Amino acid sequence: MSPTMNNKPSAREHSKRAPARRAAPVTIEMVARAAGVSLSTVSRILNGSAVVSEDKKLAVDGAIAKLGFVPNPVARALAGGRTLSVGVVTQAIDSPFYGTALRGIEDELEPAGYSPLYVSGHWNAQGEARCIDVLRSRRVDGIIVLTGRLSDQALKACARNLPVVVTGRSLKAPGLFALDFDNFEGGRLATQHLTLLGHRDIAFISGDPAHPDANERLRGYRAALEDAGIAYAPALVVPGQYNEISGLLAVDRLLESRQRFTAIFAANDQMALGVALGLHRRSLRVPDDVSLVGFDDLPASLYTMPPLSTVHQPAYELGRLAAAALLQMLSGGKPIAAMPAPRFVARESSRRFRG
Amino acid sequence: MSPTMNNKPSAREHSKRAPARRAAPVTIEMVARAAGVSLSTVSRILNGSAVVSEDKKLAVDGAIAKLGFVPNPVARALAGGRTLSVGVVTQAIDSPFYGTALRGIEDELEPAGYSPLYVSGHWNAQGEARCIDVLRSRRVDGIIVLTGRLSDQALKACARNLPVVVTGRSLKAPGLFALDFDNFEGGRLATQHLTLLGHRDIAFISGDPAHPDANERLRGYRAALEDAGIAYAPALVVPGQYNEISGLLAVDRLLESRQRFTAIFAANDQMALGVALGLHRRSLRVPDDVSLVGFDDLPASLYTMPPLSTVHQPAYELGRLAAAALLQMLSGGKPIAAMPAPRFVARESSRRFRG
DNA sequence: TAGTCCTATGAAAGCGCTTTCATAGAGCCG
DNA sequence: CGGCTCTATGAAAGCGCTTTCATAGGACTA
Repeated sequence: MSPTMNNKPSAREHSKRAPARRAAPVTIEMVARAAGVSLSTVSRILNGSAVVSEDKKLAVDGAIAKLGFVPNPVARALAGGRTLSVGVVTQAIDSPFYGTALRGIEDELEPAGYSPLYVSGHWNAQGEARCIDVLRSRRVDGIIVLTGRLSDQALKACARNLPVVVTGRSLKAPGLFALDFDNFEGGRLATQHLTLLGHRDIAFISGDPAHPDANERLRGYRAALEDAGIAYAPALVVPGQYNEISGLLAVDRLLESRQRFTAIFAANDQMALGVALGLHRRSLRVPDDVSLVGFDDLPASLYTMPPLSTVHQPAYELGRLAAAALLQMLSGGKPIAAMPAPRFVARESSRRFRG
Repeated sequence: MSPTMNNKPSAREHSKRAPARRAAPVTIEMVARAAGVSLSTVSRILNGSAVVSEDKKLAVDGAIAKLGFVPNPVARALAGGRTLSVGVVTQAIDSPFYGTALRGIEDELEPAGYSPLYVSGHWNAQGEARCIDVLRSRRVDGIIVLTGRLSDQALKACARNLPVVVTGRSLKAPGLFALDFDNFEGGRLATQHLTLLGHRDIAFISGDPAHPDANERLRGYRAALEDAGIAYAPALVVPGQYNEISGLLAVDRLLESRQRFTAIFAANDQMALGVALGLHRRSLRVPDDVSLVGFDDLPASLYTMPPLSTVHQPAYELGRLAAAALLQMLSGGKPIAAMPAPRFVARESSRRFRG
């Protein structure tokens, strides 16, 4: 029997739920008495931490069911040192990209009896450091950091105390597992898509350079240009901040610079949205006048106008993999997961260049 | 001094953080010894639960700072019966609407030293019931239910044990506070906007009828029609499910029914997105051929093409208010918050009808 | 100044569980 | 069949904190 199987109270709690009783102070001691065994025996059965004779086990299981006993996780945590909860440091809980990842984490953790505790770093290292403090003070069993700004240094330090899974960077350290998406390849694919369509003047709206992702995507862009024999033009690269408004602003800058371009690669879908609006404001049509590609493949990108060509990033999978990896570390194993390779999804926002 | 002010460990923890020490088993006992007082005195100072002489207080504060002591919430919860965490039942953590509300909750809870514990009900009453079980087993101090499908009955039962704040319905019960948005008025405003623009054939894509919201919005639609002296045409009302794809499908149905319409009111923005795409597929332009309005005012609705006219629903405020109300109940008060009135935001997806 | 009533403080008893540690029996060997 | 090692079980000691409960003094009153 899996060691976590006993941590799922729901079934039992449901069974004896009819009379909507007031609070449920059923303790392990009451179970022990009802079953005619000692407290320790009940605990052992609960945790499968030692061999117990079949008849006692039966008696205890019966008592548990009859009383509707649910172990108190708080007491468990205090005595056992494990809280069965994992901390998740995210940047903004309402971000379309991270939200999906959180759902993946949740779905993976739930069957194992673990609960996620989300805290938002608000895009700055200081906020994240505070998050980690909160999580540690709450005694989480492990931490997942979704693409943070914390220094590698700080993460490694944290991993000395607690298993840590971090996404969005590759890093090796004891107690630390990194799950990285190939942003370089993603950037390359997106750009290549445009060059194959015959575009040669391709603007790039980059993400926040404080993000390692952003730089990788830029590198991919440059690599694809080089492959196509196109000279890199710094004037075609405009910085953005990974949000809609910065995409809009970037288009304005681009247009004002009088640089010629027939396609735009925005380093994420949110900025691509802003770009689309910015072009619309200037009466430029996507894809007729300008081809547009994004990065992330947000759920909403299927429904933009026109539907956005973009690099699919498996946010949900990312969450699941991160959680699964942490779970493995928690049970003493070495995680081996790896992210799937980037994949480009061509939709209607890009089309062949008609000189 | 507020009783919660002591629950914010960050400042102290940071101060003594340099050597990245391994785990931090600083207990209240060590503090007591260092300050030359008893354990109980330290606890009293920590909680402000009794008068303590000034000099001892100073000594203890000093010791706390020097040792970098952070109270262990797990032990606190076990001994004190309060976990300083509140459960939040949401439908889907990655929903654009609820995500924003969650951020509001988080922002309100954090300064009070409380942490949210999110669980997703996945749009069904059974899932939500399980969520509540999980939360109760985790011993949360209170629960916020964001627009659930749980029966009023079940909620009231839950409120007998734990303070509960529920949004999206009005309901009175001891230990229960409901925070309702005026969906009727919102629906009315959106429709009225269209009638004032001269539209008389206005289709309505309704939300999931299992949602009380959905029915209220429909009622608002009908009321506005009546005000404008327009007969209600059932054939112009098409059911949706509050997601993008159902909006797209609804447009198809509408078009196939050969019913004449010059404007569409979608009961939420996500469906409006689908509607926009559906119209585009049939080569109908928004707003030139069809005016479109939504409901919710998602952050992304500012960047749809064209920017969507919609009923602003203060999701962030909703979260904050719900959390604030719960906090008030937790400290023994009676919450008095109320949602702001609906407000229509006219953008570019709707325009005057040109017969 | 003796007697009374507070007030600040400390000792100790939990909170509900996990985990040694010790111990009766059971099973084995020579 | 005595002495040995195991095995299942129970007793008890925590985990780190809150909260009675009891008690020295100190501030009063008479």
